[in-house]
Amino acid sequence: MTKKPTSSDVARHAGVSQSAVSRVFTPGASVSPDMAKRVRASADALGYRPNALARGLITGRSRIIGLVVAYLDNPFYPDAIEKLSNALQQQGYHLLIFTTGKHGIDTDTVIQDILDYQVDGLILASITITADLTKRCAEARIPLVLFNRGLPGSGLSAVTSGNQAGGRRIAEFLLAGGHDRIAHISGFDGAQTARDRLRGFQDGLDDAGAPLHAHLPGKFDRATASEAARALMDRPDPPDAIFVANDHMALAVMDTLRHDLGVRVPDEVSVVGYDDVPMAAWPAYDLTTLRQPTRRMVDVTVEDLMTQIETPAAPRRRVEIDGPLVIRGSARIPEGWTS
Amino acid sequence: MTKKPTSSDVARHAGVSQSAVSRVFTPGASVSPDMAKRVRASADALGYRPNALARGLITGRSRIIGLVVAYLDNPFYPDAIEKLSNALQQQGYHLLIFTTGKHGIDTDTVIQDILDYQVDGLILASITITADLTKRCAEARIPLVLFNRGLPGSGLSAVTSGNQAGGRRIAEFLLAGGHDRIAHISGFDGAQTARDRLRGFQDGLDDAGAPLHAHLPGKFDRATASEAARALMDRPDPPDAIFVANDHMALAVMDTLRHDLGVRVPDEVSVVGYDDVPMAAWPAYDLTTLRQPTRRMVDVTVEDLMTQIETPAAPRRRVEIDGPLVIRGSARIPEGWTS
DNA sequence: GCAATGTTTGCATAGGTATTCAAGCCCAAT
DNA sequence: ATTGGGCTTGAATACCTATGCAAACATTGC
Repeated sequence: MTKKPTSSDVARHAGVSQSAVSRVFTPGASVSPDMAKRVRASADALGYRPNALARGLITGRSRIIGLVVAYLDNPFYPDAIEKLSNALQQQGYHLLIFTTGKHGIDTDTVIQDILDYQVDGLILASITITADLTKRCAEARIPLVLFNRGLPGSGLSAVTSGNQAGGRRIAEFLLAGGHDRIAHISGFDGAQTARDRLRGFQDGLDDAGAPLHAHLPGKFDRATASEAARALMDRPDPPDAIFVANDHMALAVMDTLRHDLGVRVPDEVSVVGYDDVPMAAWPAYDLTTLRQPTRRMVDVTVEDLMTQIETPAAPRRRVEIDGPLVIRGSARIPEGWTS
Repeated sequence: MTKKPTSSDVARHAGVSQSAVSRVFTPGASVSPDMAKRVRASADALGYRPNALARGLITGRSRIIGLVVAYLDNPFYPDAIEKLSNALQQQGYHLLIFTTGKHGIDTDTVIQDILDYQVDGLILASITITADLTKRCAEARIPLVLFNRGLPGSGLSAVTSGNQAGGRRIAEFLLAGGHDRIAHISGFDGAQTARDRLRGFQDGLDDAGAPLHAHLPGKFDRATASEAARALMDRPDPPDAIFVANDHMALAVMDTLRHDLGVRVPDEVSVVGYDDVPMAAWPAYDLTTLRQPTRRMVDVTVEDLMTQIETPAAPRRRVEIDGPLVIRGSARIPEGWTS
């Protein structure tokens, strides 16, 4: 017996019909306790387990969720993926992973590949999708959730943190700290997440009548962020505070400031990040940052996916979850702000 | 037309048989150029794509590789996963991810779940498998590769770096640096990888007639490693060098030494890690470490998986790939060792 | 004891594709 | 002109499971 046993094998062994075996392994089907016991005994004896592919083919439910992610450098994503995977496993779903590579090429091709697997849903993280693909997904009636990215006007479900509110909070914090040359190193211009953080930050400054001293793009990338930091400090009027659009870049900026340029943080320049990745709490950085509530973002993502799968007509939701400002030592702390 | 089109739909539209459509989408099948053109035209018109589930059901090849991983905290794994995913996509395979959670519970159950999906292969990373499961996989003739873990005597394919050689190299390096109270913070005792690193390290010391000054387990975990570092420094005769079994822990040890205990690195204590994760190169740590050649480990893993899939009778291989010692600033550098 | 429910079971079929087999075609060689 | 061989093609079947339907059975109430 070298082949995997099938439900018919079990049926023969137990002296019942194949349907009976199927029903025993289908929750909620009608089977007598006696039958269940006999079938399970035979199944165990033969080492039978239902074939998920065949099951998916006939039910139209593969219980697979596709996850598309560009890069895993930014420690925010491994953390999120681990939580996503755990939450989905709890519901009997599993993650099929697709990476687009840094070059950002062919993300459309990749999504095509995913659809071939008849995934029950799709999660896009740190990925921008084309309008064309969006349409195809809608036509295929495949639930789609953007994670940590928004696409306003697309009518897609998206879950993010309160990026605008967060940006504004950081502006208020830096202003309260008495900074008057506040700069920003932003993310990738094509990402709504990055635009929202900048927008909120800008609004916060505007409300206080303070200017944004300087603004350079960081592309969500360590090298570019370091570059930007150097450029900022090279100016005749270097900033006294920098809000960096995510922690991954903020850590690079701190490294560059301290070890490359010999600038003291926070004494000469305050640095604030966004995400609160695990490393932000490490004493070598002790980074003040706005926490993304990953756990809750994940829960909402999974929940939304499940309701979309349950009721395909369910409305798409755009959920923002505000996170707290985590005050540590990388930025001057205003009076009374000891969060 | 709300349902996904099938090969029969395309066949009807093109006025040919379903078999013809199938052949057009099966590489290496016999089709005339004329037929291929007509079918592709119809397929594009209808938006047809082959159903991977149905295809997998009949061919017995799902083109899915299961990946089981315990945790993603250690940045070595996200990096490896990204590379694995890319390499596999190149071959037309994709990763189905399973996380066992930190509690290490039910890794057997999880693997059972995977097998239901008829995966063509299995990669276990940072995971120890029970003998029972090993047998089941062998019976199911499912290719299995241990990544960054070995299981001597199991007859399983495993790819690791040269852990013993690496441990020995580090011993030689520390001895050459004139250290005479050399300690070790090890990984998890159940992991062969950890045992090999210790073994090589011990051998290296023995050969020079030097003692292992102290040895505490770190469980591949930041908290435990910090604990261990504190315990070591608390002794009446604290070490002047610590080899930590991986970078993830080594960074925690450095943090604890510097910020918690006020110990200067490397002036008072040298620290050496293992892996060369991206963060080891960051100036805040500048960690001397033994590099695991991830790229090549991944390539070998994928290659071995492919040959096992191709020829199930292929012998299992135990591959070790030596990596270089990357000399940075966290440990005293002996004369002439500037790598 | 009988009709009327309610529960369990088996039969047959569907779901979308790959592949064997035989039939059909075309062209070259004799 | 005929035979042979090489390509293409279509019909039929298999892969493994879930489920609608009808038959068989057990249960209840009178």
